[in-house]
Order: sequence, then C-alpha cells, then structure tokens
Amino acid sequence: MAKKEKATEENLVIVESPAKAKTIEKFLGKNYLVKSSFGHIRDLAKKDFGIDLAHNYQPQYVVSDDKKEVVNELKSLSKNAQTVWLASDEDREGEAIAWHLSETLELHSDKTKRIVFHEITKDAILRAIETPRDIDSNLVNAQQARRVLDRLVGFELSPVLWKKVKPSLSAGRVQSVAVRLLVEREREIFDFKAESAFRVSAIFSVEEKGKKNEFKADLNHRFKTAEEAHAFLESCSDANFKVASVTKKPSTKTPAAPFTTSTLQQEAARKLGFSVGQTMSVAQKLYEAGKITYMRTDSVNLAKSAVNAVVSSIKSEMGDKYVKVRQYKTKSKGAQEAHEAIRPTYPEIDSVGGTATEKKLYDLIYKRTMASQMSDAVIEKTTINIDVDGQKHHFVASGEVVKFDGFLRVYIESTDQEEDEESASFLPPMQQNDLLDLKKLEARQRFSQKPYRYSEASLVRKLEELGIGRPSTYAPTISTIQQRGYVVKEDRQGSPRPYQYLWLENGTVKQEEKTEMANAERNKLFPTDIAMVVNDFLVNYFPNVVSYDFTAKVEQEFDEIALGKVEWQKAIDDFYKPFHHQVEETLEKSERKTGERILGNDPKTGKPVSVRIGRFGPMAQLGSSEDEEKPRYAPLTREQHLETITFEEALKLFDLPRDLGTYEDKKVVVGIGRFGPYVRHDGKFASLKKGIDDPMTIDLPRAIELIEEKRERDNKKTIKTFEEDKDLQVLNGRWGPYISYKKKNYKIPKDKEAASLSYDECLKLVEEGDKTKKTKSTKGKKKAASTKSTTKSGTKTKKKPEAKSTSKSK
DNA sequence: CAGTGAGCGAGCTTCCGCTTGACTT
Repeated sequence: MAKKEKATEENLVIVESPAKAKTIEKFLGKNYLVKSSFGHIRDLAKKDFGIDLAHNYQPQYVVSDDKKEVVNELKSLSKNAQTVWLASDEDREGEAIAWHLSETLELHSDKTKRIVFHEITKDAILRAIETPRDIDSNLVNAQQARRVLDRLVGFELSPVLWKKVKPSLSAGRVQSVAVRLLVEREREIFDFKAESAFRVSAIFSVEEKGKKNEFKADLNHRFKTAEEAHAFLESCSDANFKVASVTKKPSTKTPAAPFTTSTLQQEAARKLGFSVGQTMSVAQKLYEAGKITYMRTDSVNLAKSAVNAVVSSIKSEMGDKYVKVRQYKTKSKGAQEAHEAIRPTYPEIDSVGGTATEKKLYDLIYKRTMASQMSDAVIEKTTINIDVDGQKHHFVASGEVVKFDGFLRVYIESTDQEEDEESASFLPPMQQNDLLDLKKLEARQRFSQKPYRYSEASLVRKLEELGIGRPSTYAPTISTIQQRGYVVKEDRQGSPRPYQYLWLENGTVKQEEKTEMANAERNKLFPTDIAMVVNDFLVNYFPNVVSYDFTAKVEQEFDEIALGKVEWQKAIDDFYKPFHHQVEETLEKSERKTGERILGNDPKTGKPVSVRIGRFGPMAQLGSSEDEEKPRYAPLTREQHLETITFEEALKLFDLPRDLGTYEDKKVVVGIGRFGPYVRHDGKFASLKKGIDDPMTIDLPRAIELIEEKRERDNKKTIKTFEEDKDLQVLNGRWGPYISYKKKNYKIPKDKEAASLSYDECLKLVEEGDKTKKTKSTKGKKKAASTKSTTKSGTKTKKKPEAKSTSKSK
C-alpha cells in the first residue's frame, strides 16, 4: 500500500459507501479524512448459530474475511486521528454499523462522535458536524434483535426442510413469504375458470362541416350467449342511432412521487424491460459516477437544494406555469428514510454519457424527478350516450382531451395492466339529437382475465407493501428464491383459444369462429413444485412465521426496543422459546413431504403410476420399488405440476424416450432431460426449440434439422484445433474467442489475433493463465468450490484459502 | 451444463441487511 503523505489527520470520518466518502471529502476540506466501511464489518459467526443460547442470546460477532483489510486500515487511521466521526446512515442498520465500528476499532468515547445526515449536501453535512450525538444503544439493540431473530428463524427452519423435504433448501422471514405469495397466486390461477361474454362495439360517423369523422363506441351491456348477441345485432340492422347526451367533465392528473428503489425497479421493468438486478447494477454505475443520488432508499423526499434546481430547470425550459413544488410522503410500511429519493445529483443536467442502458435509466430518473415538481395535467373527459331505436341498451363513447399537459409533458407513469382496452381517445364534436351513421357493428366473445402472475418487479412492490424486506435486499431476495429452485423466471407461449366473432354485413348478421393466443406470459415468476411442497409444509407447521404480518409484528417489537421500552433479549426469548418447541415437535411428528400423488394403474402392465419430487425434481414413476422389475422414471415438463397433472398426462411421459429412426446410420432418439426436451444422435444432444417443438409429436425430418443446426453452431464455435494436442482448442464464446484446454478456459490478450495463434503461443497463454488462476482461486472461490471440488486432479488445488495476507491488491 | 432417480452414510447445505468487487465461457 502506497502510504500517502498526509498532514496529521485531525479528523477521520467513516461512512458506509466509498462513493459517498469521495463526495463528502470535497465538502469538508483538508482537515478531514473520509473513509468508508463498505457496509457492515461484522456479522454473527456461522458456527452454532453465532448465538450463545445458554447465555441470554449473546451474539458471537466476527469480522468477515473480506472486511479484515478494511478494518485494519480503519483501525490504524483511527489511532492517529484526534476525532473519529461515525457517519453511517441514520437507521437501525446504520446505528449498528457505528456501534460495531466503535467496538471493533476500540474507539474511546471521548474522541468519538456520531453524526447523521439524510442528504449529501454541503449544508446538511456541516450542520451534522455541529450537532454530534452519542451512539443510540437502544437502536443498536433493535438491530441486534432483528439480526438474531433472522438467524434463528433461518438456521432452525432450513434444517427441518433438509430432513423433511430435500437437502440444501432454505427458509427465512423474507424469502418464505415471497415464495408463499407466488404459490398462492399460482393456485388461484389453477382454480380460475374463465367466463366469457359478448362485447358489442360500433363505429359511427358524424358530419362536421361536410367532413365525415368516425369514432368508436361500446354497448353498455354484455351478452351471455352468442344467440343474444346475434339477436341484438340483427335488431340494429335498420335502426336509427341518435346522440342522447353529451357530458363533459373536467379532471386532473397528478405526477407520481420521485423514485424509491422499489418504484424505480418497477418503472425500469415496465418502460425499459430491465430485471430488478439489472436496474440496480446500472444505477450503481450511475451512483459511482456521481450522476445520481443513492439508489437503495425508501424515501420519496428531495433535498431543498435539489427542488430549487429542478424548479429553475422547469422554469427556464417550459415556463412558470409548469412549476408546482410538491412534498411527498412515503406510504410504505416500515420505511426508515435514511436517504433521499433517487434523483439526478445535478438536476440541471438532462442527459449523461456512458452505456446505452445508463443513459436510458438516467433519462427515466431525470424525467420522473422533474415531473414530480410540475403542475397537474388538466383533462376534459367527454362521455356520449347513443340511443338505439327501440332498445333498452345504449352505446357509450368516451373521449379525453388534454387541456393543459403539465407534468405529462415529460413523464407518464406506466401500469402493469395489459392494454386490454385502448385508451380513451379524441372524439369529434357532437350535439344532442345528432343522427349518426353506423359504419360497423360487431360482437366479440371476451374471456375474463385470470389473476396476474407476479413479475420480479411486481413481487417487489407486493413485498414492500407488506413491509417485508428492505431496498438493499429486494434484488438479492428475488435471486435467492430462483437459486434455491423455488421459482423460475420465464416466458410461456400460451395456447390457442377459439372465440366467436359476429358482425353485421349488408343487413345480415354473420358469425365465425376465430382463434386468439391466450395466457401467454413474458418474464414472469413461476413457483416450482418444490416451492409448493415447501410452502404447504411451512404453512402447516409454522403458520406464525410465514404469515404475511409476521414481519409487521416483529417490527413493532423492534420499535419498542428502539424506544428502550423492551429489552431485546426478552423479546427474542418470547419468540424463541415457543418457536424452538415448534421446531422440535415438527421434526418428531411430521412426515417426509414429497408431494406424492398416486394417479392410477397403467392399463398395459397394471403397475401403479405416481408422481412426486425426486432427487432431481418432480417426476413420474411407473411401478413400485418393491417390484422385481425396476420402476421407470420420467421427469415432468416445465408446464406440468404435481398437483394438477392428470393420469393420462403422466402416462404419456413414459412414451419417452422415443425412437425416431436413423440418420447417417445412427439412432435418433427424443427425450426430456435435465435441461428440457432434446434429440440425441451419435452421442450429441440438441435441444428442442421452446414453444415450437413438442417431444411427443416431433418427426425425424425436424429432428435432423435440429441436429444439423447444432452441428453448424459447433463448427462456428471452433476457430482452431491443433494436431499436436486434441485437448487444445481455440473457441468462440459469448465473450469472444478463448482457449479451451482440458476442460478449463483461458483468456486471449486483446492484442493477439485468435485465428493466427500458434500451438506454442496457446500453450504459453495456458501456462500464464494457470499462474494467475492460483492467486485468484484463493480469494474469489469460497462457495463455487464446495459443490464440485472432487474431480479435476489436474493443477494444484490443495492450497487452502489461507494465503490471503499476501494477496493484497497490488 | 448433461440428459440422472438405488444404496452405505460422511459432511455439507441455511438467514437478512449493509456495502462493492472480479470478470466470466
């Protein structure tokens, strides 16, 4: 480490984020050194819960490996400082960070000061420096209670699942409720029966100054049956249509609040198609570049200076009448508001450089911030009722005119509703008793919508609404439940659905059956069978912990602790005693849960057909394990579920693998494997195309097509092979060309042309690669190694991750 | 990334919240 020549530091300020440190240092000037702790520096030990259950839940804290370096540096800096300013966030976690720092760095209370600010502005920070306080130990205790509770719940419940359902599963206060939401919604969808009705709509024309204007209107009644719709259309064939009334109603629209983490994730998903993880990493880049304020926040508040800058931008670009200063209040439960809303750091800058995604996200944040301080839009809504001769039902047309655009000029908030109904549009001028020409009349069968499946972003919104999880955990939670196999995120093709269409043509009613695609899904979260089995188990045995208001209840407890009204160990004890009893009782009394269903007997062999969760996921079984003959197994498809699959569907699974014939004298077989449906030929596998191919019906010519396509891709993948050694190849991958040697991959330097590499050059790169890998593997591995470190006897992997003191970053 | 499901049973898995890396196949 290069020791910087610094005048004796009088003041050391410690914040959580390095980007924040950089900014603050500029405000504070020479006498202040500002450093960051990179979040929490200690956590509960992994061993024995990290909690001493025999001694009043005494937490066992350890400095995590990746924090040792930071802690050492802070320790030595704090020794030399006259005053240490602990400037972590003003919330439960921030207070705890300050306390952990003071403990770990062994800070003396007389030279330690705790300061807080909610916005990173010069004024706010100077004010904070003038009003220091002590560490709030009640708040710290509330955090300890939170931490200990989460550990106890997670580390007691998960092992129950390992024993009763499947190894490596997990449960926790947050993730289990997230999974529950998905499972319950999925069941609503299972149970949903679509109803249909016939919606009648018409296109009329009206004359204005010799010009004919057309507009659309809907009947105010839906018919249950095609016959009723038919009769209605018929009766319209020679009817008159007359404007019965024209009503105009003014209304206004109000802008949405500035972004929080959750609303940013939602809007970036809707408008830009980002996943919540992508939104966070792009935002992180913008934050580090100093372009936006902190991106993990639950506050909708803007700093005064920011509001001023926004207002003057609006004034100079659009004029005074577009300005309306607003203060927003957070609606979400449990918000701690340690930061500002997410906004441009300098609201006068309307665009930034960087990658395309960074530009787009900045633009979104910029516009949302501007809009939040702009005037209401003024709208005029027009409703026109149109009578039909001799009919009790009438048509309704509605239109909307924007009288003053206000904030709509820069930003329109999106919704999750699919555009079933087109938005109200402009209507031509009309008056009462005007006669209208019927241009078109139709009735279409419409089906009621099934409940919406959650997307990543809408799940985040729901969790926030329930007060479960924090801005910093929304994205990680979503990825955890996917990693554990509780949830898959994917598209579903949907299925064709017939509907009736009727229309009036030259005075007669015609009818036709048409087809639409129904229930297609894009980028939605689907709970797996494991999720359903685990959820049912938890709901059955631990209803209190996975209830939707568990978090809200314990938050109340934490609040009491923070106020000093309750001792944290007492609160934990009140929970843990009965909870632990529940765990023991469950271990003793509950059965193993595999989601097994016995569906019937195979008509051919008489053997039982059942489904359950196997070692590798949901599967069907033909025959029983006590039989002489081994049972046959077949995995379920992605669309099938243990609880909804029928006997016939399960039976069909055993038609695979299926022989399709031969190609180039070798067998072609189709089946379903770990990664979905495939065709196998000559020892090679080619995946079937999702939504296009069906393993049950695919024929030989199509299979050959897939095999050839796979060959083509493999050929393109290979840039170069060598006679000297078959194991050495230059391949084309997702990140460009690379060298593959004995199942390991190596980088090719940018200045080298991949296609012209010689055998010797490649070997040299492999050697160099192995060298750098060794240093890396000591640091970055940790988890990856635990799953499959048994094979690969090739290079020295003996070294335990012990050499870290030498691996200092240059 | 490989197309399984049995069986000894050792040893491992796991939580939530606060932060940023390292760098892929």
